[in-house]
Amino acid sequence: MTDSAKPTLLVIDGHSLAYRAFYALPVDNFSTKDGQHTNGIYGFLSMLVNLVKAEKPTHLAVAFDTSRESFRTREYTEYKANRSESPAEFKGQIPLLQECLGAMNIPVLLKPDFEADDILATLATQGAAAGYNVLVCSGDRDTIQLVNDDVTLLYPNVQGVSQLKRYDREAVIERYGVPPEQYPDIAALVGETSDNLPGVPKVGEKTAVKWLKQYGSLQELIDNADKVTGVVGGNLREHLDDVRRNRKLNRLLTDVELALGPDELAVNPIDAQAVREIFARLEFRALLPRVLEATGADQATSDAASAPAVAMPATTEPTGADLQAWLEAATAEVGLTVLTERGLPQRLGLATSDSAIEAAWDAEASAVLIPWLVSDAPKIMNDAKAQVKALRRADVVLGGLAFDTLIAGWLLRPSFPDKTLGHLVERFLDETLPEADPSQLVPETEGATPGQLSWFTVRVAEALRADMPDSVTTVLTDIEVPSLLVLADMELAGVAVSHDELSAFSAELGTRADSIAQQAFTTIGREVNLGSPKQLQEVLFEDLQLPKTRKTKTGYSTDAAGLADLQRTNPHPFLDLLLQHREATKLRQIIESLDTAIGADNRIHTTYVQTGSQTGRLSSTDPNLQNIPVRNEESRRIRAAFQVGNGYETLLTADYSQIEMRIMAHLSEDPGLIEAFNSGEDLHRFVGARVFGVDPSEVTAAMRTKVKAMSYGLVYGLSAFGLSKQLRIEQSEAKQLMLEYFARFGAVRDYLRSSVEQAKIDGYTETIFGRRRPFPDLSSPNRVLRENAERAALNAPIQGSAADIMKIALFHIHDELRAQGLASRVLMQIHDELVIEVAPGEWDAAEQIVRTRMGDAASLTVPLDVQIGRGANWDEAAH
DNA sequence: CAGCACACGTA
DNA sequence: CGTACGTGTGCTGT
Repeated sequence: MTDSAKPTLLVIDGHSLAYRAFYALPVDNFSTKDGQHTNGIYGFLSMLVNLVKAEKPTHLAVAFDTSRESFRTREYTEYKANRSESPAEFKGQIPLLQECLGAMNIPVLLKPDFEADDILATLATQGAAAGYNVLVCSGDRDTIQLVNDDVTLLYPNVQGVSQLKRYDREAVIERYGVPPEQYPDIAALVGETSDNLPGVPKVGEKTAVKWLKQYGSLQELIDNADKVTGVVGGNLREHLDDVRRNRKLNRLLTDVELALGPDELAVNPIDAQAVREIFARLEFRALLPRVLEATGADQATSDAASAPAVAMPATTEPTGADLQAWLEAATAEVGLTVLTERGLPQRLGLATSDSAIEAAWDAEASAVLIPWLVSDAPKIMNDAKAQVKALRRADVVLGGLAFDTLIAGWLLRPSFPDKTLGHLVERFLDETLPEADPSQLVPETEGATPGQLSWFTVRVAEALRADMPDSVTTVLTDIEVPSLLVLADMELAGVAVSHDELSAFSAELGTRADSIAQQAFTTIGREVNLGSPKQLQEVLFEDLQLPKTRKTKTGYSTDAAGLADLQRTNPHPFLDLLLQHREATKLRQIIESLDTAIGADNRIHTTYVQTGSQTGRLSSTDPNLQNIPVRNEESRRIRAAFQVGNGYETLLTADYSQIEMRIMAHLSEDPGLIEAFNSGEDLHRFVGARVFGVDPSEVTAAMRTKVKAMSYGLVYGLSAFGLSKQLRIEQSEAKQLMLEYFARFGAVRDYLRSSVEQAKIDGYTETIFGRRRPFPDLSSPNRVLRENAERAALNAPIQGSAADIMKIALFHIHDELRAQGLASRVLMQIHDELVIEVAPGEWDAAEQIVRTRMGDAASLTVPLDVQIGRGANWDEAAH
């Protein structure tokens, strides 16, 4: 009988329940795009949510085995020895499940040398003694012995974990015919095949119960074994040692020393943000709301919002001399928030760690604020770029920017999805930023004022600084913040794009696409949506009976590479028309998106997302100007529509040639590669000559293609398999090519190997300038995850160093153009290329600045080569 | 209507 | 079974 006034302690055997879930749910339906299986985790958490909702435990813990070894295996080496290795698909799931539980603030209990059931037994015993209703949830029958008036067992039925059967004292007696404390006696007699504990031959549950009833206890039975009649009696006498051993081993320990006792297992609010993150990683979606609901986290967050851990200062609104006085008193860094309206400043919030003020952006206040804003007085902002732009539109050039919390958070953890100050407040302060509910006309909770936002920003910065290694702080101060100010200018400047040229091209492509579609329909005798992979699969693999291509999640691939392969082996007019249609519609789509992005000033203003990559690169959105087609003649018409703007003379493009291979040469110190770059010879020709043992003049186009693919592939962690596929050569030939390559450029291989090894030790990689990227998966037991992490870790220092170098060059160029009073300006950055708009008469000066600043942005053991082009449009300016 | 899968553009 | 991105389309599930 449960007493509702008592607290409820729920203790769960994590391993056994997750294992049950693993077999109950189809493994194929539960895996991430990285190949991590998640069915056991999902099933366990799903069961847990149901359990929490139904039982409403006040105290909760999950216990795990630490390994297969325990005091039992030492006592009896055969114990569980028949258990086969758990499937590879299951193994990696336990650590991830423990991570989930961590995020949910549910204690995970482990004790080396003991099994999870011993932990459950100990907690159940302590809990019952301390006045709890105890619920034990386990898939191991041995836990039946724990049931008593205070302890109930929840046992999964054969179907899996969705149904749990409740065993209280009565239910055990009904099912097994003996009280719970006698169940181990039955088990000892019968034996437990799954634990490799043989019992008495021919004795099953029925006989065991009969004997126990007859003799009263196992001890009595053993003492009177000679009185037991029949064949089974003989068997019993022969196996008495087994029975004694079984009974010894199946007794659960109730006095394991644990780090936490029942009273310390009180249910805590979950870390909603952490749960979101890990669920995102595991690609769980439906589960999140269920978890939040069951744990009351959706409620908890709004409660926390009204009660931050540290009291917010009230925001005052000083004016005139008072405002002046506040600014003069704030000698330390000041948090700054510029509230904007349609891209212009509206209100400003300023704060130190104990004071917050705000001011409307009007003539009176700005007269006092502008000198402070443009001064070197140090300022801390969150996601400063948009605010810097707003100020600049008001002709205020912000000075003294010392710290950007959003960028700092990203530098510390580039993989985290933090996008707002609210996220940072949760993660780094463990508090909740008050936010008005936008769905309510009159929100119940008030959002933070700009002054309070600045106050939070200052405090988040303080927390971030404490976590930031020096090298990361240097990257923030010396690379990211200066870049931010330049990116703001670039976005404001935009790039002139001709609507007329784009729309003419778009119309042409539209007509062409329609005509191609009609022809394609004729060849197959029906009309389908050529943009639908699903319908295309029907046409290709059912109607036309073409051989199957690469498998995808939903069927077979219809991508360009696959279609080209099909065309080679099974030529069909439809295939070629489809490819042409794809090309025309894709181009048209890119053109349309660019066209709609052209502003009233005839220019496109992209947004560079400074925190948009894990490596340090920028990304570009709305629209993305970093993926404008270039690889074929026709598509370059799009680039031709990017033109020099009014008041300017020409476009200058500048790009680093082979910057990643140069960084590879620098980092690996490979003498051959260094010589290649110092020789002035074409890189791939030089490498080809070495690899194939010929004179550079004898390197054929085919040889050059091969070493080029090899060189680039190295930077990405390419395998012989991948190389053979890329070059359409035999895997053996690819392997041979790699061997020859490394025979000549061995230091490259050594560097790549050692850099991954170092990353495994450190847990992160580092660029030349100290930018870090953590790689927790390098130590994952899951091979797919681990090998993916290894390739990414191999690439990160190279791609990241290139990104660092380009950012340094970018702001050096910008700053020097300004310093020399030139009007020429940087418009675009495409990873290793810059596009600059040159004002009349400034070509020579601008070219000089660009060449010099890109060339000396970093001092490597090989020179940084810069290619410059000039033209009235982007296509012409390409060299 | 949101989110997924696919396909494809760039460095 | 090669890294890093963003976007548009079709389609499915809420």
